[in-house]
Amino acid sequence: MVRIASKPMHTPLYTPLRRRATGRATLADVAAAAGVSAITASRALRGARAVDPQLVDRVQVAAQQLGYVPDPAARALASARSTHVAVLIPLLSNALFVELLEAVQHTLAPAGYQTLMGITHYQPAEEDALLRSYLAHRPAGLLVTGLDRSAAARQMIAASGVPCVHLMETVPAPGVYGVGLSQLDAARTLTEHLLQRGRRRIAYVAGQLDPRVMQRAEGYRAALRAAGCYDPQLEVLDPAPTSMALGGRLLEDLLARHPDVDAVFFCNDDLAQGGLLAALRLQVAVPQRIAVVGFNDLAGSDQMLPPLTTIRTPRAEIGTQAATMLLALMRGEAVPRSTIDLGFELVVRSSS
Amino acid sequence: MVRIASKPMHTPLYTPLRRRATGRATLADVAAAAGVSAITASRALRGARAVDPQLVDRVQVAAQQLGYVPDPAARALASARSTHVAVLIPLLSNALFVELLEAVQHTLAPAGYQTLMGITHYQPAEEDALLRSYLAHRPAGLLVTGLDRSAAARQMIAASGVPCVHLMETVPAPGVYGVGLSQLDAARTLTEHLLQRGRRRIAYVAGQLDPRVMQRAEGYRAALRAAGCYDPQLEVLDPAPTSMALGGRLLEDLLARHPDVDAVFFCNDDLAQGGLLAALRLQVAVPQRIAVVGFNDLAGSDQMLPPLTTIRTPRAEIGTQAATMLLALMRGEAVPRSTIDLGFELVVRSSS
DNA sequence: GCAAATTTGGACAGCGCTATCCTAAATGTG
DNA sequence: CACATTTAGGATAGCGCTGTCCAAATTTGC
Repeated sequence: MVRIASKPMHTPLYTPLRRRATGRATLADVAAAAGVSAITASRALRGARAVDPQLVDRVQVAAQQLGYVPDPAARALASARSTHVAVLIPLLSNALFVELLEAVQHTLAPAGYQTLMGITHYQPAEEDALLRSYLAHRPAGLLVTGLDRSAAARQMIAASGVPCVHLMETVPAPGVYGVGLSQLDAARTLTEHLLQRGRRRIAYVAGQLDPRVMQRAEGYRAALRAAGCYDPQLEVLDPAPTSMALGGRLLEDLLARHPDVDAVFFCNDDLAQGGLLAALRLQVAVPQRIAVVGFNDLAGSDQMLPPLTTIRTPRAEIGTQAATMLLALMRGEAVPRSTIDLGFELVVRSSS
Repeated sequence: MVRIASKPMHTPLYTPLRRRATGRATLADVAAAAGVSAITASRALRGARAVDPQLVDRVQVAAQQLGYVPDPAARALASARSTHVAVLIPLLSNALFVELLEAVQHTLAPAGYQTLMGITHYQPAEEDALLRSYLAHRPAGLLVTGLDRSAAARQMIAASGVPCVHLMETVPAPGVYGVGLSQLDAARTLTEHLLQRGRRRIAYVAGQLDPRVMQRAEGYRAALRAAGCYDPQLEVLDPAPTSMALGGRLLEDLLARHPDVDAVFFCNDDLAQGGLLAALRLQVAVPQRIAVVGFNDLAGSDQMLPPLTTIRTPRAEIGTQAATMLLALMRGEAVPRSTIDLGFELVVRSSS
C-alpha cells in the first residue's frame, strides 16, 4: 500500500462526518427554502397549529419543489407514534378475510396509514408472537379477528394502549370496540329456513373449527332444539382446513352413514360448493333429496348448480366500518357506539 | 389562577423535559444493567461486531430481564434502513396473488422483516403513488408483480437503491432480478395439448387484460399459427375483472356467435370454472362438444364437473424463491442467478 | 524482545423530526 | 391608556439507536 508522504497522518483525511444518508430533501431544507424555521415548516405541513396562511403557502411550495417526503421513522421517533396499523387475520386462503383486509386497506390508505398484515393460522402462539413484534413498532392502531385470544395477548394489547377494534363478531363486553355480526343468530336463521322448508334431518358439516364456526353450530343447535329435532349424530365437525374437496368428501361420508339426511348446513361456502359438486357427481338431487346451504356468500356460490342458498355476511362493510372506527380512535375522537352489529342477509337460492 | 409568590417566575417550574414517552426499556437501560456502554450492548444484541462472549451473555440476560425490544423507528432513523419489505400486487381478489403473498410473508417474517402490502388494481398511477409512499419508508426491499411499470416507477426504484425482485414473469434483461415462468411457453404448451386432442376451432377467452394475460394470448396464437388454424375471430378479450360469472357469460356469447368452436382456452381458472358450470347449465357436453382448459390450477379446479385441465403455476414457490433472493440482496450477498424460471406443469384432467 | 497489526470497548455525534417552553407581537378590556 | 389575554414564530432539547473514529489491550511477526 502506497502512502503519500506529504499528507501527514495526524491530519484527519475524512470530512467532518456527513452521514446524510439519502440525498433526500429534509424538513430543514424545506424550511430554509421557505425562509422559516424547521418547526414552522413542520407545523405548516401538518396543520398542527395556527401558522400564517402566507407562510403555509410558501412552505408548501418549497416542499413541492424539493419533492419533500417526510421521513416516517424520524416522525415516529420524535412523536412516539407511527402511521402503521397492524391487522391480524387467521388466514389468507379464505376469501372472507381477503375481502375484509381489502376493505380495511382501502379505508386506511387514503388517511395515510399503512397496513401491516399478520397471519395467525388460528394459532394463539403465532398471534402472540405477531402481536409482540408489531406492538414494538408502536402501531397507531390494531385490528384483530374475533374475541378469543390468549391472556398474554390481551395483556399486551391493554398495556400498549394502542386502540384496538375487533372484527367479525358482536362484542358482548362494554369498553371493547368491535364491528361484526351475530354468527349465532345468522346460523339460527338459516337453520329455521330449512325447517320452514319442511326439512327435519338437518346435518351441520364443519371444518376449521374456529370460534365463529362453533358459534354457528350453537345457532344450528338452538334452532333444531326449539323444533324438537336436534340429533347430535348429524353434526360432522372436522378440524381440517376447509376446501371444496373436503366439502365433497364430508358429504359423501355423511350420506353413507345417514342416508335419511334431508338437508346439510355447511359451515361455509367453500365446503358447500364442494358439497354441491359432489352431489352432482353422485347424482344426489339437490334440493329434492337434500337441501344444501352454506355461509358467507362467497364468489361463485351464485354460479353453482343449483345456485347456493347461504347467509351473506357484510365483510367488506365490516372492514370499512372497523377501519373508520379505528381512525376515530386513533385521532382521539369519541366514537358514538363502541360496537356495531351489521347483521346478515339470508340469500335464498335454488339449493334449498 | 393562584401563583405562589415565593416561587420566582424566572426559575423554571418544569422538570428538565423528560419526554421518555413509553415506559419501555431502552438500549441504555439494558447497557446500564449489563454494565457496558450502549454501543457495546447494541453490538452484542445485533452481533454486528466482535464482542466478548461473556459480555454478549450479560447483555442478552439484561435484555431478557428488562423485556427489551428495539425500537424500529430509532433503528431505521439511525441506520437509514428499515425492516420493511414492500410488496406490490395487482389484486387480492385473485387467489394467485394471495398464495404468492402468503409464501412471501412466510419466508420474510422469520427473517425479521415486515411485509407492507400494496394493491395496485392494475393502475399504473396507483402503483406510482404506492411506490412513492412506500419508498419514503426506506424499505429494505421491494417485490413487484411483473415487469411493466411506468417510467416514473422505474426511475423511483432505481434512484432509491432499494433491492427489487420481480414476480411471476421471466426476466429478459440482465441485471434485473426476477422469479417466475414463461407465460407464453405455458400457454403454447396448453394450446398444443388441445391441438393434439384433435381440436381445431380453439377460442381464447380472457378478462382482466393484464400483461400476463396478453403474453398467454401470444402463446396461444403462436401455437395456432404453427398449426395453421389461427382465427382472430375466436379471440374474446374482455377488459372486465375475471370471475366465474364472467366466464359463464363469455362462454354463452361465444357459443352463440361461433357454434363451431370445439375448444375454449380460458385465460385463468376463475373464468374456466364459470365456463364449466355454464356448460353444465346449457347442457353443452364437455369435453365431447367442447374441450375446456384454464390457467393456474386454482383451488376447486380439480373438483369441477368434469375436472379442469389447466396449467399449474408454482406461485407459492415463486413467492418463496423471490423472497429468498431478496433476503440475499438485502444482506448484500451475491445471488447466483439474477433470474429464476420455475416453469409450469400441464395438468390434464377430463375437461379436455 | 520490540514494533506492527489486530482486536474490542467506548465516546461522540448525529439520523430527521416534533414536544415543550419562551417571547414578541397582536388583540381585547374597562 | 395600562393591563391582561391570545396568537404565532422560534430556540432548544431530545426521541432511541447506530456509524464513525479513537484508543487501549492483545496478539502477531521477525
